[in-house]
Amino acid sequence: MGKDENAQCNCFSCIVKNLIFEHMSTKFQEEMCSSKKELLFKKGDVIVSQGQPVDEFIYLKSGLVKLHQQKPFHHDVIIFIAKPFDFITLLTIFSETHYQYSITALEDTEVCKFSYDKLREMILSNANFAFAIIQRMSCVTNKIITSTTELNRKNLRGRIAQILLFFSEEIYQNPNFTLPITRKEIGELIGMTTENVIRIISEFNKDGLIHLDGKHIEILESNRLKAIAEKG
Amino acid sequence: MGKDENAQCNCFSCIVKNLIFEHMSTKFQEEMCSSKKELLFKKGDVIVSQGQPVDEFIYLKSGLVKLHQQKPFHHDVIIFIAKPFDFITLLTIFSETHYQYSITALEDTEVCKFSYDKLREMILSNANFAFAIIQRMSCVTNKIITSTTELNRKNLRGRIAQILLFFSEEIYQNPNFTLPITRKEIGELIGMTTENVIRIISEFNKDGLIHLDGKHIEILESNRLKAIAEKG
DNA sequence: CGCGGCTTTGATGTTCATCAAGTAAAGTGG
DNA sequence: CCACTTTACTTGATGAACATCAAAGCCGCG
Repeated sequence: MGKDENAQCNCFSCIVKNLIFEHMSTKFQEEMCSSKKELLFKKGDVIVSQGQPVDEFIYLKSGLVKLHQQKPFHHDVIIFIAKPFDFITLLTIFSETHYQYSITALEDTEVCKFSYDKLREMILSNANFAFAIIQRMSCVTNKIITSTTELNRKNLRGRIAQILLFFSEEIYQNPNFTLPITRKEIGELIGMTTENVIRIISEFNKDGLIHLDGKHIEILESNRLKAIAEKG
Repeated sequence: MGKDENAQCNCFSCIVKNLIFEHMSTKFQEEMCSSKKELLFKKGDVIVSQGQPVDEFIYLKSGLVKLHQQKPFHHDVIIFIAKPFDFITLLTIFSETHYQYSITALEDTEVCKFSYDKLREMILSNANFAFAIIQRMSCVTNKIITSTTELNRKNLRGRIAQILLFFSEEIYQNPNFTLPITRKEIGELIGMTTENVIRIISEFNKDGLIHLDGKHIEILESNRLKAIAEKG
């Protein structure tokens, strides 16, 4: 194919953006690259399904995904939204045999995969890598835990304010953005009904905090929004 | 003092109970033991304070503690309850410079401490240890995340049922136990007001699901309680 | 003995979910 | 490309779940 070298090159430039690999030897990076599989998913595609065995380590190269969980008698819950350079299976790969959640693409998404055995081997043969994984896990889980405990103490207005700021600041770094999820999914993410999501968002629109046009949102008064998120 | 050898001996017998150290060399175990500090805390003592710098790895040898967080404008939230052999600082030691929560003893408690630098050194020099830490972190964080997402979808009766089963099954392994926390703290743990905690617990008592006597609780009908926790 | 925190119960009010019904948008098959 | 179906969005009315407020008894502790 002649494309192999090219792929490796792409992989290198992708990987170097990622802190974990910053201090790894090039030999080590090549070893990782050569054992990886690259896959494309369209918006809406299911990347992993709840209940399936966990046997791969997955890295999000581009796009946006949601981790979500379904339970009998209950509607879906979105655990969190992952963005490029997140290791989206880090939550379970070391502790569970089967996925307790599904991962679904919210936008067109590229991922890289390694086998669990390969990952384990790399950890056991490279303590720096192991330490980097530990730090990465700690960050991810910490973020999930603090954000969910914070959401739970807020009232509905505070939650909506929080989630709008999240998309604006953490995902798009722009006060102007297009929501990648439906109103229903916002409800699943912050624990409220679709109707109330809609009600409160359009309330914010009327109050001049945001400008609303379908899925497009512009944050006009981020300070007032932050105050609502804080006090909520 | 002549007690040093004794202490090391205790430490060994304590440590071997812990899966992490199962496959470590005795030399390695001795190295860890010799650098540890052992401390005692009385019920109610604060073991670490929110806002303080994170510089130690703490292991819970005996007793029971709560990890809890306070925020301006909001009441306390209990993040989780740790039991013996838990690594109670694992949540933040690798990702934060300062504690985002406090740890307080719920019963008389013994802990062991290492410096962060020592821990880091041990990880970098022993890949098996690193891997064990990774697995341990994964288990702890997974448990916290799944239990909080599950609690959040339940109604108040479901939450109370859940928490009673938690103490009975996970903490005391006995249908007969004495609550280590106040009604107010139960509210902080499962996100509801003290008054409603009381109301629902005594409702369960009247309905014959449990037998209640102050802080002493006996679970009479665990199956019905489980059904309430499930469907809640 | 008296003070403060814990517990309990009842009354009231607010927030939020549920239900209902209708419009807009987006995908589907002929 | 148009009828058709489905899914998303929106608004209002109602009721249930839960928080808040108030008052009083209990218990441990200085």
